[in-house]
Amino acid sequence: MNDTPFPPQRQRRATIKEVAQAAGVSTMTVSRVINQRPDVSPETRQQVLAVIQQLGYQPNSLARSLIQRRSYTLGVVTAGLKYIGPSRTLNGITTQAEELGYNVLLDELPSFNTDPVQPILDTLLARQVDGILWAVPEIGSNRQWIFERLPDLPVPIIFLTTQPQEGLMVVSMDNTLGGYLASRHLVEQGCRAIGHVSGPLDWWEARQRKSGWQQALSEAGLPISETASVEGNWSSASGEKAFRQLVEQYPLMDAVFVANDQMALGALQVAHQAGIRVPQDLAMVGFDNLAEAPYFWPPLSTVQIDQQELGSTAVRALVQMIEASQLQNQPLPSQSILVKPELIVRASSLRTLRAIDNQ
Amino acid sequence: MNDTPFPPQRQRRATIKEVAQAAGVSTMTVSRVINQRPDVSPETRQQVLAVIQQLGYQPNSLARSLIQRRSYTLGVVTAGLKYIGPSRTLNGITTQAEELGYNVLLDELPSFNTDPVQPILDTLLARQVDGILWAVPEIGSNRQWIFERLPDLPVPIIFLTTQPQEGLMVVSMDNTLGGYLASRHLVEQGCRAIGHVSGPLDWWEARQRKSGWQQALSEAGLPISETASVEGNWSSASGEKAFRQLVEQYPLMDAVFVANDQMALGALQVAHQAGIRVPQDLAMVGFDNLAEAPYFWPPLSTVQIDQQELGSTAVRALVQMIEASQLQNQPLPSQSILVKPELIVRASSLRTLRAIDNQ
DNA sequence: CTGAAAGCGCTAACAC
DNA sequence: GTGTTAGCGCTTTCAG
Repeated sequence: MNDTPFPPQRQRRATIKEVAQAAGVSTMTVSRVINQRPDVSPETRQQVLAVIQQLGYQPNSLARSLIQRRSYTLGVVTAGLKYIGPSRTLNGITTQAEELGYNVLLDELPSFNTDPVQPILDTLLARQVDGILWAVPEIGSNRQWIFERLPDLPVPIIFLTTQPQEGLMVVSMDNTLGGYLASRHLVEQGCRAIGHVSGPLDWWEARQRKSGWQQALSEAGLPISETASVEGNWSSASGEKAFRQLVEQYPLMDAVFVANDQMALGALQVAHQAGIRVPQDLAMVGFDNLAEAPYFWPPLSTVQIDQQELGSTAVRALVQMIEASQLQNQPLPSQSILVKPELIVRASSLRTLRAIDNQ
Repeated sequence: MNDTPFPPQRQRRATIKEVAQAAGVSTMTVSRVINQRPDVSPETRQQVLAVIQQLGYQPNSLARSLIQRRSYTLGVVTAGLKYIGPSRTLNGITTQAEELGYNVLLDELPSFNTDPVQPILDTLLARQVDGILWAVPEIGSNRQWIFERLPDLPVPIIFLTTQPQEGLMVVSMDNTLGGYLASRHLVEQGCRAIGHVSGPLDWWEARQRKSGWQQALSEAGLPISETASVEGNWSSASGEKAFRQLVEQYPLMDAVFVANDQMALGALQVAHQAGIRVPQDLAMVGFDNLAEAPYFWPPLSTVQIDQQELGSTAVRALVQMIEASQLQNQPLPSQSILVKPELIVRASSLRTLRAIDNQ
């Protein structure tokens, strides 16, 4: 027991009524002042502002939202925040939302595959969010609910990392392009037997990346054998296991496109242990451009995806939809946005033995 | 232009009044039903529930919070979500909040050092959050505002990653212990010249980790020279640079405690290039236990900190404070919680050449 | 330029 | 069990 009471005596929040009384005006006048309306005389305004200052008055957003039917709040649904990808996206979301004057009500699903989503949507809607940002990757059938629920949603909703489709507003990374860029680069390095460690194929993104790999091989006239790819689950452990299997079942392999950097790290470790020199014996390209990738050994070539940009783009689009729908105008047509990835070349894929780029 | 209008015609949200009319009862009865009060006849309840179902009625939380003076919302302030640490903590926060029936209003500071914080607090308070969770690490003077603002905060607040102090509710990791465990382990491995790559020393956590290192050396009777430590900024690039400098200014060094795994990764790369064998020539321990750490080369010994646990502990404590203060009871005394870290030993610090632990 | 009245959607407090 | 009245804190509408 200590004698300092904690928490300290709570201050009651002042109301607009109290401000009005203290300033000797009506609540309407105070309201005009806090809303920066022009139709208040300078003296009255000063007077009111002084009282507000003195009382530490802060308008109650709840009451405001209630009457204005506008909460300036975005409902953001995410999953897997313990991984760096989703959190980088969230970073872009919060930053952009803040800039546009919106608050973020965050909901993290317990798993990527959470079902049903009904209660989550309901909670968000009950809180009167102005729009919803669904930032959970498309996996298996976790988009099934959309066509059931979408028609009667009272607010705009936008989907991240989703197969673009009619009637849906989607912002996604062009994963196919990413897989293609990585694999074409390997072709250009003179590799002719290019394997693939894919992500879990119930993930839409994993399928896209794999299809980019297939495209690049086809284009180069290289055969795509069944044994040239193995499925992982994004983790380094799975990358280790998958790569080990790949080496075994595809002994001719002289390059590999690994669907994310974490799995590539696992693969690199197998290579070390097995005495496979990277890139001399085997060239490797990853995906994601983790902050750590330049410091892998050797530094890892990879595909850069700007997840923050993805998040902020989605927020901008959502806010546009919200504002359009508030104006009673014809709402925006559905329109998908595909963000382009970029190839980053480092030592792990350079067959021509040049000085290793450490940065 | 396509002819499917998007978004589809918005459904107006039904109100309690409409439900009441449709069910032929008063709004009060509907209110009783949705609040699961016992004093409604079974028939009436059924009747009302049917109408609710049919109309897809969802009570408006804003209106509810307004009258109940309770929003069941936690204001969470964070920073640096693009880094894995803060997002793992956030993961723990959202999960625990959900479980306890609270929503999360998220605010990410543009930088760790953002100042002033006044507007952020005001926004949260305007939205009538029931409590605030300040999940920004203590850096430089970014806690200065506390004693100015704390006394008149109308809701409980809890601080993460903060120097425990009288009058403040704090949940932190025991960083000193972590640094101590790492360094003592190196001593036990027979190392006698143990260097340190610290984090930026304006971070409280960095100072704590360094002081743990000092403690372990003192305890072992080893001298702590000025040249035995260099400051980094948490990034791999800074780790590379700092370690390079350390090797130069402290040539006798046979072990190093690096204040996080990312910097350790940079240091490992320098070691590779310089032909310093880890752990034979130099033992290394990191801090954080990144998911990637077991796949570094060699696998990195490190200090595990459970950041999710940190977040969920803070939420539990905050909700307790909220509930205590609602009961008009004597509020809880300030009381700090220190979460313990754990040493994880892998190949990078094992001088006795055993089989390398790849898992 | 300022204020009075009404009401956003809901529930506390009381009646019956 | 159920309804009535009042009001949470604010803004809309309209009057002056």
